Amino acid sequence: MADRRIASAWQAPGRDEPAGVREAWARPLLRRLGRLATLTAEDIERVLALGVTRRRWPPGSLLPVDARAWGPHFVVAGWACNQRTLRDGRRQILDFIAPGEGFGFDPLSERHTGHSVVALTALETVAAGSLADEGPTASPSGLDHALQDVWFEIEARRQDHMVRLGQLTGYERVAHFILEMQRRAGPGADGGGARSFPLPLTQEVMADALGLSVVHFNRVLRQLRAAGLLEIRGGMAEVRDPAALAKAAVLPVPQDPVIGGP
Amino acid sequence: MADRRIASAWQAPGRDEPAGVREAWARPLLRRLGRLATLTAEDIERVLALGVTRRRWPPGSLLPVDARAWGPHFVVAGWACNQRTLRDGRRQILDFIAPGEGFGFDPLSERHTGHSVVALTALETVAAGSLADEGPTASPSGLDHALQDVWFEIEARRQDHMVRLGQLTGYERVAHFILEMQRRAGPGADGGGARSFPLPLTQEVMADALGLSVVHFNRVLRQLRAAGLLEIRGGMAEVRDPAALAKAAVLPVPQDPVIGGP
DNA sequence: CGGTTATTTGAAATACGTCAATTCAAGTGG
DNA sequence: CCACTTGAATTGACGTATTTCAAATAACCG
Repeated sequence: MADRRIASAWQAPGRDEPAGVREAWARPLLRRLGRLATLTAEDIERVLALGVTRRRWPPGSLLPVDARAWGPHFVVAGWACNQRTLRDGRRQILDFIAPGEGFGFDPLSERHTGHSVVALTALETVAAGSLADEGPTASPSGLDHALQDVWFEIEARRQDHMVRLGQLTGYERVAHFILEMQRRAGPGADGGGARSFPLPLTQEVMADALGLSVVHFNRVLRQLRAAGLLEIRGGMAEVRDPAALAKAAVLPVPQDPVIGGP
Repeated sequence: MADRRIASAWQAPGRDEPAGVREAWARPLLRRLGRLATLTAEDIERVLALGVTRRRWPPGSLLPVDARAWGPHFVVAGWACNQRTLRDGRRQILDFIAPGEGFGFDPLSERHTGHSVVALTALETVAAGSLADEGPTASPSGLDHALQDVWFEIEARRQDHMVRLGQLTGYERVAHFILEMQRRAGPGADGGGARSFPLPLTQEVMADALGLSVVHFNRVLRQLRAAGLLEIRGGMAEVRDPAALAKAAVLPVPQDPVIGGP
């Protein structure tokens, strides 16, 4: 459903594959974890061991996510999202899950809230249970640190998302969102955010995440394109003017704790 | 600043105080935890032991919240909120912290995100570290279960908030918000949500939480009042028509996991 | 009582949503 | 290779929700 025009982009092999790893499915995951900490050979083994739980899902699948029964997972290929559905059909996408990212680490779900995890493209997952269950080790390895950081990132992103939805205009929202996606896509050749990166999401999906109608999202996109800030075509996003885009995204201001306010 | 007209309401003594507890400050906290699980005498002792860390904050204080340095806390009196501030002064309130509720359990903060915890009224806190640090006990007590549930609640509320901000109209948002606050205020005399409960928040603060301008929030409030759904005056909220209010709040729809979507 | 802060209201501007139609890209079967 | 289908992207016209600016009350506090 959501993967006609855009099916090829995200499958394109990256250039900076972790060397020496035969298992192709593990590469996006290892790349992402490796960005957060240095992984030991043993860490890599622990990740590769997850392969036995690998599972495929067609696009549109609703993944079963009772936190207690199913536990944490990683997406190793394709994109998914957390979402909540309302009676009248409206839905809010809470966050996206890109290849190499995880879901089910937090106590979301609970059937009655309308929450669900949905496959936005063809999907492959592995269970992360065997990593998370081990809990804080006596001597935390790089992998443990990476998992902790993943957790922090998810939390920070959720805050970002609330700020977007509550305070930013449509124009600002899209700019802010694209910058987040660029950061998530990983560093480019120059070390900074990649100028161009895969974004295999339909406008409808992105609009549902940003709390905008598809029509309005499209119009905002046109504005941003006309202003030369970015380009989205064929499942790829291209940041054309990073500085202007960051300015449009109205980033938060740092704040020192002060005893006794104004 | 935010506590002129509304300073008296939240201080009013509740009727259903936990009996046999001399320490007045601990009552709201014990009441809330007691709603989630049955506390043993030992559990109550563990909570009372937190009293040594009790601390007061004037309204408007920015509380220091570097997750690692300061750790989790409970608010034992007054109201606070988590918020993010933007460069141009806009702020998004991420969630409220009522008497007996906690903050700092999650890895929020990180100075550069603009996140902060703010005292909305005069505030009293205790450090929860000694409870949380003990980690999962061999035989988890009622208190441990309660802490787990607190965690779940916070997560679920954050989802609710995103749905409000992203999908609901102003009218729906306010209705949805009031119902959440009613639930948080605890059961009334009849066991259901209390018809009337303390809500010592200014319209400006609530508007900042709901992503609405104060002016519009006020107008929506007028509509809801005119429709006979609710009343807010002098730091108290009164739900006049629970059924109609729930209908206006467009609650989420339950969803069974389905392998292979439509 | 005077000063301050919250609430309330009006009028005008604008951002955003809805409805409806068209274009475009990609696949499918002949 | 070309009609034909389908889902996504795009655009126009119009209505409505929400914001902004400005001002007037109303509640609280010392």
